[in-house]
Amino acid sequence: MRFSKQRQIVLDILLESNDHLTADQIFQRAQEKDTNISVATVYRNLNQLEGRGLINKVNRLSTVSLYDGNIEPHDHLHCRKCLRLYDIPKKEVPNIIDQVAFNTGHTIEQAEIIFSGLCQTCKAEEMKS
Amino acid sequence: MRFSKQRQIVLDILLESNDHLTADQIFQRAQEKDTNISVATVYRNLNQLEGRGLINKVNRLSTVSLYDGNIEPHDHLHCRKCLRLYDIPKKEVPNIIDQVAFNTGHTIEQAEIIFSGLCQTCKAEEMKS
DNA sequence: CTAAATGCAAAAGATTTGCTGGCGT
DNA sequence: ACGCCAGCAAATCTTTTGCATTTAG
Repeated sequence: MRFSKQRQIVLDILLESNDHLTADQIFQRAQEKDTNISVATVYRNLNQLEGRGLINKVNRLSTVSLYDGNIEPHDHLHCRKCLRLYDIPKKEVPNIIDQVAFNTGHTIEQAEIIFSGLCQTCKAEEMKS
Repeated sequence: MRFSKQRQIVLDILLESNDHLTADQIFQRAQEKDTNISVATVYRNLNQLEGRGLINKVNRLSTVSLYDGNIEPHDHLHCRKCLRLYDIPKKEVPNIIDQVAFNTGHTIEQAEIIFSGLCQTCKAEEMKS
């Protein structure tokens, strides 16, 4: 992986900051350091850096929202092979809210969990080969 | 809440389906049932229905992605008052992966958790008033 | 009857892509 | 020199909004 001046700047901004930044915020900060950088470069670098595990992206599920008629509280499993999203009823998931609230000092009202891995079906197929 | 033909169709589509649907998929299915429905109506109805708790929206954090230089695995707390996103180190969070894998039969490799509630700071302010 | 909902088209916001030229190794 | 990377602008995709008209209760 090549480290251009721009890529380095994007990475530095993220490493220096303790916050979570939007691409646009990163773009603005980068402009202050380098008069000539484009949004496209910022996005391309963010994708590259994330792909190599150098940075983290929150909200990675997809760019579109998904809607669900199931309003019973539940979590999700995102299968990395078939990419399907499965519902996981809350009763299958140990409740960790009190423990985390105690450990962190925040007031926690809800937890929304996205599991990832292989669904039953894809796991079975993987076995065959 | 008024129940127009279009709103009913949008809701029915979600209730009939066991899947998670994108707004566009819902729009397409709705078109098959009602020649005259617009994307705008679909979106407006999805927002209304979600606001009243009749349907569920996944990926609710925001429409933009957030990037984070912290690649140590961690979860997040989204404060409903100041809207800030806090990192929660994994060591504060009980590991539930094995339990959920056992309960569901899926292979689970990772869990990404978004807690919501009140952060320490906002909680303290709430106390004063 | 009247507030709320619709359709349409345009706007807005986020992200990606094509192309051409430049830079890192 | 070669291929990766940048800049720019246009394109794409998702979602929202303004406005005039229709409709549910």
